[in-house]
Amino acid sequence: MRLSRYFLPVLKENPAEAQIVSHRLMLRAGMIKQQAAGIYSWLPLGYKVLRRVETIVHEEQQRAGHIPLLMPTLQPADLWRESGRYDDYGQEMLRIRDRQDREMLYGPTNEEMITDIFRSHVASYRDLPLTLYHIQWKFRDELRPRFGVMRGREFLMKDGYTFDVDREAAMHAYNRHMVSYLRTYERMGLTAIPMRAASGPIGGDDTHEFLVLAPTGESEVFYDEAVTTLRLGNRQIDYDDRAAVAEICAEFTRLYARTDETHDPALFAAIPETQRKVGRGIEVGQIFYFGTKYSAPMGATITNAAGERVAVHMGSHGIGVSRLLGAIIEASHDDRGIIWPEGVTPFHAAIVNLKPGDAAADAACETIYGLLRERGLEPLYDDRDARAGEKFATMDLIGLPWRITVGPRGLAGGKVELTSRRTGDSEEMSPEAAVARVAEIYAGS
RNA sequence: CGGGGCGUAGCGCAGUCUGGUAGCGCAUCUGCUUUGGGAGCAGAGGGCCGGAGGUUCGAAUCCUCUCGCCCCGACCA
Repeated sequence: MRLSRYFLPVLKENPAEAQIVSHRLMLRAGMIKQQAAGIYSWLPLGYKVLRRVETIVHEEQQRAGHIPLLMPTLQPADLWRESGRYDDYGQEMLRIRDRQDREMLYGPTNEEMITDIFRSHVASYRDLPLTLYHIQWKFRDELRPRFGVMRGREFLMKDGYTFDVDREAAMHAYNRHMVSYLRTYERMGLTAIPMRAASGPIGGDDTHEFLVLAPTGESEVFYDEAVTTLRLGNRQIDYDDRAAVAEICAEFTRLYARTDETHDPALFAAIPETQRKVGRGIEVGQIFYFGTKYSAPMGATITNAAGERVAVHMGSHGIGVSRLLGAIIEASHDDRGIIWPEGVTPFHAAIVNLKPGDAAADAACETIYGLLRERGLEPLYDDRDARAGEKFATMDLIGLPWRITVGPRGLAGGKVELTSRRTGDSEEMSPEAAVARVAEIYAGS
């Protein structure tokens, strides 16, 4: 993409309404525009990152064997009367009447609807296990939306629903989600720690939240520092191997890590003092096993191997997709702007032409631009007639991890400059070498 | 929902107390100069001061109502 033809409305000054850094940076980098309290338009740059995050979530869900579908945003109230949640959910649920005066709602979640789909089409244990998920916009009419997309009213969420014949099978589904989530967050450059959580209004017997450590997090967290060093890396995972999946979960939940809701001071005190940490975290996902909470009242039953009709065991598992953008920025920025992890960056590299109009600079930029695209990478080429300082400041703000700087001075010696946004380190090399280096960096991700 | 605050040009703000018909910086446009970290000079355009009603000769300014947004708390993915 050539910046001269893109739509990137960056702001030089901080918008007055944004308090926390991710909100400020998303507004300043031209990623979002607020349309009402807690409701945002996603401008091209923000939309691009949102799609990258969404794609990673899709890929990891399907890698774990989960099946995508798409349910509507608007739901009939009657479905929610069956589970009893129409009255329980309270003012957070946005209730709407259509022109026929039918009661509808903008879905805050989809347990009822997925249970309805399941009971309509599945009757036998032979069709289990089954995990269906979708990535869809939700609405929760928060009393006080804040922190930009981290606590909006409208938000994009991946929610997955597991159907199993018994508790043991359902726990495997739970574990499978935990591992797939760990992998999802790692690909986004995040360290998200699973913490035992309280169940909340969705209900559940067993539940973990995934928290990204950040000083601006909404929850207070208590953890053993060693938990922050755990990584899945690129190990092979067989998602059908119950024992192997359970072992990975054990590895990641063995160490103490809890939110203030479930914190146990006695257990915490048993951790060596130097490793005992108290901090704050942003919740970016949650997994629940809730058994027959919805299947029993809604009649989602199957016939088991013994010929008995039993309510199916369910779980629901969510990732806050739009919220993740805020969390990633909270975890990865500096005073000049965002620093995108390679896995989610909107463009793979910046090309900064320091002197548009200079034949050599223009030609070198075009060459680099073409070569990167041939390698399947998306560069953002700043071909504007602007000063160097402004170009650098813009690229720093929008946070592309790699920048190739092209100017007559370097080109006199046949060199361009490759700069890491994260470290600030620069190296001079030929245009071809810079392209090869960038391609190599992304080859793994 | 309790408490606090703010709506004036695209953005950030002053002006409101003490009424007299709107200003600054950035951005935008034009010209010249400049050109490796958000340039300089000169000029130009852009606002029924969130909305409605009221008081007044006269309202951004005072009064009433209303809408929107932000912050702290409670609540929440």
